[in-house]
Amino acid sequence: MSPRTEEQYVQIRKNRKVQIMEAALQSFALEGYYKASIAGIAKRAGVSKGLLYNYFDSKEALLDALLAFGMEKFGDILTGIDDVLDTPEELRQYIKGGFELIRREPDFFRLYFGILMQPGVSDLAREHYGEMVQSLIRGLSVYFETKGDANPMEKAMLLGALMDGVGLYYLLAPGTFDLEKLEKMIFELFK
Amino acid sequence: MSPRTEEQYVQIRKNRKVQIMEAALQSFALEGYYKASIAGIAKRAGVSKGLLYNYFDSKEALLDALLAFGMEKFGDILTGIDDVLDTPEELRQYIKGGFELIRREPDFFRLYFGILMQPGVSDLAREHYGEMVQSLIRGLSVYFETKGDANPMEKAMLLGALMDGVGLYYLLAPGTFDLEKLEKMIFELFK
Amino acid sequence: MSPRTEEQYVQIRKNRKVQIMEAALQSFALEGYYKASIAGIAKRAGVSKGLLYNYFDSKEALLDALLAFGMEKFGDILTGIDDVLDTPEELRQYIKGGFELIRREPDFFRLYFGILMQPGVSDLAREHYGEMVQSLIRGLSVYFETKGDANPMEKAMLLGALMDGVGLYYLLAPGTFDLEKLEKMIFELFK
Amino acid sequence: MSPRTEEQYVQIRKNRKVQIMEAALQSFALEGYYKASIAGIAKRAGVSKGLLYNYFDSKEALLDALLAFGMEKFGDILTGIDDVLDTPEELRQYIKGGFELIRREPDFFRLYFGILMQPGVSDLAREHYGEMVQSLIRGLSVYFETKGDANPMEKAMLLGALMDGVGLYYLLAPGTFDLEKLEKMIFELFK
DNA sequence: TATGAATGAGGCTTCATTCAT
DNA sequence: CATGAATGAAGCCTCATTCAT
Repeated sequence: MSPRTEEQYVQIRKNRKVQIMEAALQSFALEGYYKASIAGIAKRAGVSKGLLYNYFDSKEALLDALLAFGMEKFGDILTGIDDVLDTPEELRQYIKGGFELIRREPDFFRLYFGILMQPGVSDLAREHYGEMVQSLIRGLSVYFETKGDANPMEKAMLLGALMDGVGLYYLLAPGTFDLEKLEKMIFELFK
Repeated sequence: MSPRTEEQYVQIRKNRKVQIMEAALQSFALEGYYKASIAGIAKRAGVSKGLLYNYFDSKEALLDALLAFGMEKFGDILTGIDDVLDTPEELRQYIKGGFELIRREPDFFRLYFGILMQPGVSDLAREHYGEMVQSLIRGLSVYFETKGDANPMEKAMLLGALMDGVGLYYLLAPGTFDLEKLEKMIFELFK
Repeated sequence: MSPRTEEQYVQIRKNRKVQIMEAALQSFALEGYYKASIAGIAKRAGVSKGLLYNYFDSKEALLDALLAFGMEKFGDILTGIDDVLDTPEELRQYIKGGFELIRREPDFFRLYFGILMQPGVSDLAREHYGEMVQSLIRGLSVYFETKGDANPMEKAMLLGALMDGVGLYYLLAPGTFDLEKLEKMIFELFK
Repeated sequence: MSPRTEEQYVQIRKNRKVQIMEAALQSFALEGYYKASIAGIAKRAGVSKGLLYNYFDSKEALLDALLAFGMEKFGDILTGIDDVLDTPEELRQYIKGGFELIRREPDFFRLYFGILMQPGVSDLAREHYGEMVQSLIRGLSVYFETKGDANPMEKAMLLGALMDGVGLYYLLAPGTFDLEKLEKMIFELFK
């Protein structure tokens, strides 16, 4: 057996890391950040506790990594939009995109909303989130501005709040919603 | 010499209970349910740890008491409204009332939203909340129905989600909002 | 209303004391010394915790009082016998008397055996009990001595042990015994 | 470098478990179940409190493990005997064996008798003990039956009670007994 | 790289006891 | 004499984190 190449090690590390993060995301979403234990996450990931600490310095670091990773995805989509959002069609796409995210990654958003209202847990992430929301809202406000709306900033805020609110409801009671219909209605309200 | 009268005891118990519940509400809202310690709550209430357990069986029982108490208030206002909500003016009052609640009892709602996404913590309360929201939405939907709206139920849902969303934003960044203006805009959007 | 006479006070004190001791005996026998709480005993006695401490300095003092009280009764019967135990009829009476005690006061003996093997709880009582048993055995040995038995002391010991053993079984499974028959058999074995 | 082999881990766990159980047995026997603290047991075992909980789920689970372990030993000896007990020599061996157990494992029996009369502590063990005693007595009764005794069952019961009684005395005052002589006398009484 | 035994701080809870009234 | 609110020490247990192998 020859020793693994440098490249292979990198690959292993990457896989392991993903493995652990997925397990952590599930655990956190399912049991909440505090109830979820490192032991449980390690077991779910099929990995020893010790190894987990090779990849993440602490439980909170693991959480932060998850949040950062999620926000990156989240941001990718939104930043790809915000500077060009000025036709109704784009607004429609934006709204659709937002809900698509929640539908595809409910665990992440479950974790996210769970953390959001827990002071003392990942304050950094909370601040980061705040800035992101603000920038999103600024982006949206441009749309309403070009549309000649009287209170573009507030309108954008309302749209953001509405989308978060619907997302919240959806996560709490996924079965009882026809998200598509709601999307359309939201679009009609704000277009 | 002689023991206190029954009445005096009742009074004492009532006062202490309030004292403890207020301290707990602050602690929970400030630090989150898990971070907040019984020791801290007791200290904040100016009371010994032991005494706290004379009034509440456990940390979770304390939480439940807080939630139940809050929901009662919450419910009072809303049930007083939901069966007669059929003029725009009443809708305006309803919206105003909702935000008034959050403005007056931000700690309670901070606690509430914090618990909402934490599985394993007070699942009972979460279910209770779910039912309450559903009944509210049903109440609201009557308004849109009488107005002849095409999708009254969904419209009601959107209004509920929007109010919760705005509430969430407000709790996360109280300073950056002109709630009154938002209230008016929401009314215009849904009246 | 004239104040109570001195005598009445004494009477009250005595009643209360009995009341508390009975409740304590039941609690201890039913739940064991450690599991039984002062609060529970007071409630069972229909008395406040504070009052209980007017009569007994501590939980252990209460236990000691119970044990002492029981031993007194116990001793009364046996000391009335031990110096005259030299006919078979008297032996029969002695055996009968022993079991009669257990039958009449099972709670006391339940408590007693429970304490007996718990070092650190009422060591005083345990020593006291040891002396009592020794003196009983010495008394019994006289019987076997006069009977010309080869090992009177050991014979007495065996009889004592047998009676305690049967008592133990009886307390653990009261229903499965014909105590009277056993009494006779014991008498036949040792007469 | 590399982790320990599975085998090594098994070995470690086994050793630690024994270590902890021995410490617990001593603590329980010496101080009684309730007085003995987890902290004390851990210290006696030379182990951290936390580690103890890696091996036993709770204080009561630790007690149960001890009792189960002891009963296994206990049972081994007695079941090896009960089906062939029909000559006086075997009876002698049986009696001898019983006392040998107590002499060799006084701590276990101290614990055992201590638990026996404590309702609410390990009720399971108490029931288990009851069954064991009953089966023993049934076994013994066969001996008296073959011997043509009038009340074999009761005779067996008496023998059992006597042995327990002597055991109890021995544990309470080990120094004052010539167990061997008592064994012989018991044999003479029941052979 | 990988393991899981081991640690220990800290949390919740119980309960004997005290004391103002 | 009588009450029960109040205290605080002490106990059980959890779990993030470390470390020898």
